[in-house]
Amino acid sequence: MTHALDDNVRTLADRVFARLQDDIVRGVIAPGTKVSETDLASRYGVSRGPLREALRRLESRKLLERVVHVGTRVTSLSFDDLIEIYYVREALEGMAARLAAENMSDEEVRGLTALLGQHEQQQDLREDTAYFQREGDLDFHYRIIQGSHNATLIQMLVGGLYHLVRMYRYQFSTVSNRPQKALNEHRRIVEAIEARDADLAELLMRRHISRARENIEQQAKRREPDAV
Amino acid sequence: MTHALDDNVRTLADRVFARLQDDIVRGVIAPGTKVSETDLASRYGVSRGPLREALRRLESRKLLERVVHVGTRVTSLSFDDLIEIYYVREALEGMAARLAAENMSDEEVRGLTALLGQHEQQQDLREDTAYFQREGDLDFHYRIIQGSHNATLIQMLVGGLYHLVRMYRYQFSTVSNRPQKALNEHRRIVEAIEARDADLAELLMRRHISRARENIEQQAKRREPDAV
DNA sequence: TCAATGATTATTGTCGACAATGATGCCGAG
DNA sequence: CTCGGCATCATTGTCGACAATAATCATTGA
Repeated sequence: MTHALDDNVRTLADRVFARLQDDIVRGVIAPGTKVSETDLASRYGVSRGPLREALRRLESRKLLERVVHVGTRVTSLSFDDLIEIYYVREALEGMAARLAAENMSDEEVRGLTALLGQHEQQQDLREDTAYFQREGDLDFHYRIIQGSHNATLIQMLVGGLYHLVRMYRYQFSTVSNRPQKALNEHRRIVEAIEARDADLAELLMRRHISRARENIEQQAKRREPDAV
Repeated sequence: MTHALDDNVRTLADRVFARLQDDIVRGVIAPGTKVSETDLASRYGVSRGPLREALRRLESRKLLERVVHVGTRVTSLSFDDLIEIYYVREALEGMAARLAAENMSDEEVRGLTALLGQHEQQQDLREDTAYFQREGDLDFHYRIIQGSHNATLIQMLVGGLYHLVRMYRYQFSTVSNRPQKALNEHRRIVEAIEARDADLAELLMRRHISRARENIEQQAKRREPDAV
């Protein structure tokens, strides 16, 4: 949503950072892949200098794992990692919902309501479409995070965790198996924000994410009933 | 607490990163200072290559601000920034306390209790020592964060936010004006963790941090009564 | 005297080459 | 046939130099 045509503005390191991040998140470069600096450099048409700076930044975002003198490989999220992330999301997005209820402008609230209306229509039309739950769900959460008006919080979620969540979704082609329930929960969260009920907004958001986590845990258990 | 004698192990970029971060956090390089790459390179005895990688990492940790083709300067935290951070701390450390109550081993809990006992003794002996509240308080919180056993959460707090908080404390030589109250709150949090009461532990930790934030806000208001 | 414009200069961005480290595969001994 | 040591190789880490950009300062005109 950012790097549209400003590709000629920023520095080379910034551009290769953005492109590489996108390729990693979308799975163009498979998780676990060992990436060579020289390969990437020629692939993106830059020298190794800017590339290494980009790698360092992706590393601090946990999208890459580096071992000195050995190499860099694309992060491969385990189930445990994802569960950890969901606990953090629960805390941060709960706070985001609280702050959104307090700080969102009336216009922002209207926009949020409109977005939800779109989702409900799409939901009616095509019951189990993957694309809705893949990006639409994130759009909803993204809106509320922005509504917190807390730059630090936004940075941590949008700049940090969400790339990992998206990467995971691409990796396992994950689609929610409870879209209708999730949408209902979205609706109630919006209602709480509209009512400027910060406590309730936080509570509902935390429940929402907590249930998503439990859902993931159960799916994992179902797939591997003999797991430790 | 980490980089003790491993200075000869890791790479140059890693070392200059650690040293630079320390110098920034401790205020050796004053906030707002514009830093020159060539100066820093000669100062730390490295080339500009590794130095730039370190700068990029410090930048993503919000300790440096970079403007392309212009330069890099040390982050200068505003009051608003600090308040934002405290909201995030409230969310994350509340979750950390919850998880600590669930996941800490009995031995870890004993260690936490012992640490609190030390603090109470120090508190009795020298009522208003700055050093206690500066590092002792962070040690306490640090312990609980570790007790969450959630690597993502630990990374975000210890690897991210805490450097900013420490930097702010050095910047304004901040000392809590409510050490006794804070210590009592610490005591009650530990009791909740000992009782494995996750709900209560989270509630008390959130209150604790929330009160610290309110305290900061009131101090700011007292200093600048005409502020907007 | 002040403001605008141009040249100068210092700083950042980028690159290619060299050094150092770890991995790979070969060879020989047991 | 297997295992261990050694040499070769590829890859990463580091460096110095060159190019590009923006800030600074001087100069000139009003």
